Amino acid sequence: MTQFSFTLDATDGAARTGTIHTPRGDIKTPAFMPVGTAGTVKAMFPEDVRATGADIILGNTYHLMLRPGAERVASLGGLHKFMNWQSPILTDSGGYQVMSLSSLRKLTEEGVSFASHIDGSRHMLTPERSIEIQCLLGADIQMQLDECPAIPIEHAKAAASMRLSLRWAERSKRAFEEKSKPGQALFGIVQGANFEDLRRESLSRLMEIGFPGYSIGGLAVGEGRAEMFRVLDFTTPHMDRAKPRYLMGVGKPGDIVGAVARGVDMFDCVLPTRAGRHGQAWTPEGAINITNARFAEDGEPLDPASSCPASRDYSKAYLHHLFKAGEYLGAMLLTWHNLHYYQQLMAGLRAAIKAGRLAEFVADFRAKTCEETL
RNA sequence: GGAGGGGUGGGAGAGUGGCUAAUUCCAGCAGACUGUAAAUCUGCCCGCUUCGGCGUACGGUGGUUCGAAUCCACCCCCCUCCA
Repeated sequence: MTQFSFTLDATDGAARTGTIHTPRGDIKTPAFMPVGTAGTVKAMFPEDVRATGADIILGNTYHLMLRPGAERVASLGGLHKFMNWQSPILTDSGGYQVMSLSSLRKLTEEGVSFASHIDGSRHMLTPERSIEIQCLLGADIQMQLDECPAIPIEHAKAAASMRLSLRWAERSKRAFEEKSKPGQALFGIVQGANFEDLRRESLSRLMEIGFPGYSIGGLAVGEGRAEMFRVLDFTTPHMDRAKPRYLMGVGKPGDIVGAVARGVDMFDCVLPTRAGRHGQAWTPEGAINITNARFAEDGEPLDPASSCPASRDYSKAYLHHLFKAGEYLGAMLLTWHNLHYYQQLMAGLRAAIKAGRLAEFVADFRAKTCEETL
């Protein structure tokens, strides 16, 4: 059986391109992972997600534990079979919900107790239970439970939070060693808000514990792009060269381009799917809102040269109409288009790194989209 | 011809003397969304504006009143029923 491993194929400055090998298939990096929180990449068929170029998608421990329940998914053959996605799946631990559902949870050393956002019932998520659930789901790449605090945050609070996440990292690893199957991987998560000393402490302690990959958590939580890049600048250079680096929850295309240039290998974000459902489309020239009146009579598709049917075969006027009429197909097509755009961006980044032309690629991206990536 | 009901901002529809440039919904215009409580949320939506206001406004005209979308008179129009 293929073990989990990472091979680095080429570098260009700090940027890298490589391959993550898993028993369920390879993941080309830099990789973008569409988010499928509740066992579905919303508004998409799994085969279409695959066809956009996605090697791996995300699932979520918290959501699936509440509904339909991890044990039920396990008894039905695991998440891959349940949702008809045979490629790798990465699951978040529920750590993000510690922040996003902060009004519904209680945090202790032991773990997080949630009042379900669905029915109010109480659920305890400990590092051990989070790993158990991720194993029941059958996730190929699993995340330690962590606390993801928003920025700005005081140094003392960020330090205490980061150290709690470190203790949870150790507990997660012990539980993972007990419950996981060969070929699965557990990533540790670097925290420490936007403080260099805390990020360094978090990273070096995680590397002592030892993980097959490292996530950078707690970014894109209110600090802004420039500050996020500043944190990456003093974090990625100290990360293990031989292990994949995953910037969690990021981001906009410009965020991804800038982070790849700083040595990040993996990304996930709800933006292409959520914004797609909300009428926003990314094009090579930047983001547009298809509901704008100026598209009402625009007979051109989003990208006539695209290999994606959603981008190529439907006019902006038609997409505009679908959104104005509240038709489901509008959300489906824009989600499809956005995911394809993101995957094309990743493919472009990989090719540029391999060719040693990342700087040109970034300059071209900036010129076309007017997005800041430095 | 008679009896009743009704005419409010693009539409629907609240409001029956000052707290009303007028609740709310829809339509319209724009913005946001970053490990998904999101097919969601926010703002604008009579005209002008130096964004503090100013001017007009609740079918029409005239009146009562310090003050009227709200009360009175007449006129116009619409709906229902009876002839």
